[in-house]
Amino acid sequence: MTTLRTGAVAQAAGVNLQTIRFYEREGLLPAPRRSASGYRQYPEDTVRIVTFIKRAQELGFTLRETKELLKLRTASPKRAATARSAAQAKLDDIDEKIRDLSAMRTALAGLVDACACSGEAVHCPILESLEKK
Amino acid sequence: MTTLRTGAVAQAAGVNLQTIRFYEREGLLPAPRRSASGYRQYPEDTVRIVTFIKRAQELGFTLRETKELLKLRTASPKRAATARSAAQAKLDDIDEKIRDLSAMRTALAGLVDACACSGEAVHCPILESLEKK
DNA sequence: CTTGACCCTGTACCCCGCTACACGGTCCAT
DNA sequence: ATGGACCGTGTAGCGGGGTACAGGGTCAAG
Repeated sequence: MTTLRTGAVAQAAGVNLQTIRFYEREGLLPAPRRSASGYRQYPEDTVRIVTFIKRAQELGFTLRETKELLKLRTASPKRAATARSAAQAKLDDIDEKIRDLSAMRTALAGLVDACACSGEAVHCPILESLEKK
Repeated sequence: MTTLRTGAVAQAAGVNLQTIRFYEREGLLPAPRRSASGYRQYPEDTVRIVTFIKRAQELGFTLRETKELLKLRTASPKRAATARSAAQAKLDDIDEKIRDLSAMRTALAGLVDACACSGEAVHCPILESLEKK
């Protein structure tokens, strides 16, 4: 089974080498096995974890939240109930984000049209889109 | 026309008073008129702008990006073409976020099911969901 | 005419998420 | 056996997004 060293993981995921170590310190990446000389030996799918982290962040999840998401992945059957409800909570978060983004999308599309036609957007649909919490 | 002072805006929007001044410094809120004694006099819809900013952040937009979004709102007809293409770019951003979130949603829902049934999630659907960039 | 709740400016500080040293070891190609 | 590309462990610094004083003015209510 092939392993990757820190630099290879970083490069493959498009992040800084230091970021990998940072994620390890923060508990987002499990501490990998080490070679005799102390080099980290990562399994290949570590790259996917790292890219996942980056994407989650772009979607407005904090590192702490992302860590939760990653924990769900390896939840043991024993803790299934806990994992399930945590996953459900995240699902609700995600749904809310999707709803908000959709509203924003609609508003923005409307704005594009308004600009094209009347040339004068009186009330701002962008603001209106996110009105109610 | 009623105006609001800094504290009222902050309270209504559920943010710190200092945050309002911070947004003004950063150009997210226009500098409002002042009373004779120097108090800021905000139009009522400032509250909506502030809540918009907070929501946009939760969706993974930076303050800089949010500022762009807000600028679209007041783009003059003269700059319609520019505004349109900026809006289009933001639309594309939003679409990508929605796609990513949807993928994540599906994965997470699958995980919830997997936990419920087999009790053993072998490959991680969460990671798989965000595989390709 | 004072007390308390509010506002002003300025500056300093804080947490998050990295990113960059400094200083040293490993490994391998020449 | 040495140079250079890589890795390791510290620890320090930085940009984003606020938050918290300090020191002082404003303005009703009592």
